[in-house]
Amino acid sequence: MSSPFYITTAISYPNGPPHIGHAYEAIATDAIARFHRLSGRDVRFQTGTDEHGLKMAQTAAAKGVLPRELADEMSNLFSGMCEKLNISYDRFIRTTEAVHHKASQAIWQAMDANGDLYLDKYEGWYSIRDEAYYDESELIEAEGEGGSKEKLSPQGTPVEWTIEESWFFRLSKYQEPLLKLFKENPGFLKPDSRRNEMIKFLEGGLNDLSISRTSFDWGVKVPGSENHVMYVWIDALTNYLTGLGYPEKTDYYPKYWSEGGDITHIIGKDIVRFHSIYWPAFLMSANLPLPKQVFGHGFLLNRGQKMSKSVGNVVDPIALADAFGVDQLRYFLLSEVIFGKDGSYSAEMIVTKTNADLANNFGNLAQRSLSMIAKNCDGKVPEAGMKSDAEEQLISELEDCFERMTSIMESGEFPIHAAIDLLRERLSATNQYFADQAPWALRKTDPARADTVLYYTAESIRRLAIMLRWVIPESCDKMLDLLAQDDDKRDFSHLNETIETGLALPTPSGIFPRLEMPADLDTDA
RNA sequence: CGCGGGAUGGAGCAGUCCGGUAGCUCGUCAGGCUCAUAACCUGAAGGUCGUAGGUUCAAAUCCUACUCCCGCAACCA
Repeated sequence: MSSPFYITTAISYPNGPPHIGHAYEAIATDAIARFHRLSGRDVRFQTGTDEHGLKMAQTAAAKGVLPRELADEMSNLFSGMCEKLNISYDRFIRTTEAVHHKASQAIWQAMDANGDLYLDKYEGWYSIRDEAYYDESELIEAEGEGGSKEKLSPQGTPVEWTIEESWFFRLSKYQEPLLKLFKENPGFLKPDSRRNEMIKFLEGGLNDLSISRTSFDWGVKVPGSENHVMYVWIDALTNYLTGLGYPEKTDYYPKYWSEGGDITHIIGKDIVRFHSIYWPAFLMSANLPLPKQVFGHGFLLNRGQKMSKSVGNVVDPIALADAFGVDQLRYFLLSEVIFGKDGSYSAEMIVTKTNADLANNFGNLAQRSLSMIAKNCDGKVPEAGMKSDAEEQLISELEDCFERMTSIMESGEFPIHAAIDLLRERLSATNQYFADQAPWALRKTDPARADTVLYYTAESIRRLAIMLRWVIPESCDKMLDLLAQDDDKRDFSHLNETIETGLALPTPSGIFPRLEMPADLDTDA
């Protein structure tokens, strides 16, 4: 519980600008990181870009720029997206950093020292035009000239049997240790559907892995084999160590990794194999501790359809944030999409969901109650009289909500959407309380009682804003500003304190404007 | 027999692991309130939970078969 918590996103491959999927992963990971920080835990959060590999080199060549120039340009877009979306990372790593080359070479040497690397020949069907190897089963037969049969790549380009020198990793040696890892730690890979897939894959047997290339040079050089660059996944996965200072024994590396920090990797479902099989095998080989958990989230579908450049439905997350608001986008993605499953989004869905929950439910609750305080209580938090059953229930259910939210979020499943549902229920219940008590009517018959209702409504809003702060940080901070709460009183440890009578509040203003469905911004745009 | 996901009121989704009055949001209709961001509160209509069998006192939930949809099978989160 109190051990240091290290959480990472996958590093993004920046051969193009960020899309909504990158934003989703960053937002979800950020929310989890913020949740644990608010709980008082020592958290380190890392994200970044994975800049080596053939595709980067090809994309750069196609644009007529150096790979490094492309990497600089694109990486800036990714870090810019993080700033825009309030992603509270502690470290934005780039694999082109010198320290990262050093770390990758260090883990390589550690694996080599363990006898797990060897030089051999890599043979396969190679397409010069695609610069890629294909498995026999992927090839398609075609009629060549004169009716002769010839093999083509899935892209229809010619292939030839090619032999290339390559370093190999003895992945096969780790089949049993990995199976043991999966069997003994059901929480190692979540959700369970992914875990089952990987166990099945492991049981099918593992081949040694080709981990170097000589056909291009945009990568980390293999120590002692300068004409080889490392296979991008060796390089990419090592980023998680680099960002902590590995192989140096800095403050970060021991605390968050080598001395028992809780290490959590949040990744997309497409790269589960690399993180849950290759990565632990590399770490075992290098005699390093393993992550505690890998979580493979789902993909976002545009109106139920997969995004793709050819369909033209790829959406720029910055444009969405500009159109609807950063917190609106965060709230929508985190509450609507079940973490671990695929989810769907569209502009209409964002508008209806955020209007209903943020503008109508939360925003309006604050506006109607705080404006009464402004008008009737001289802008100061009124005095609370005796609690009636209604207030007892209101507050105890908020306390219960916090217990339940904490309990499910620490279960290892990260049911973010369910946690938000608990909060949404409380928002509705508070609106219901306010309507039932009708302080605007009490004002005329029993002013002290009206004050009590306003007091407990303000107190409820304070708690709700703190409890929602990991989801929509900026808006909750504005809400807490309206309640004149000090910056250092906004984490979970302050939930059970109560708002101070007589506290002067600023003039209330709307925090969640109602959104209109913009005519010009469709998600197909 | 390549792998996987899905099929629940008009729409989008929970619930399915550990069987027992089918829940949420949006939308619709009626009423209330007037403090508030045309918002808030109350109530109602609307589903034989893809199909066909089976197990059971009881199945959306377990088993079997089938139909349909969608992904994946490239380093695309």
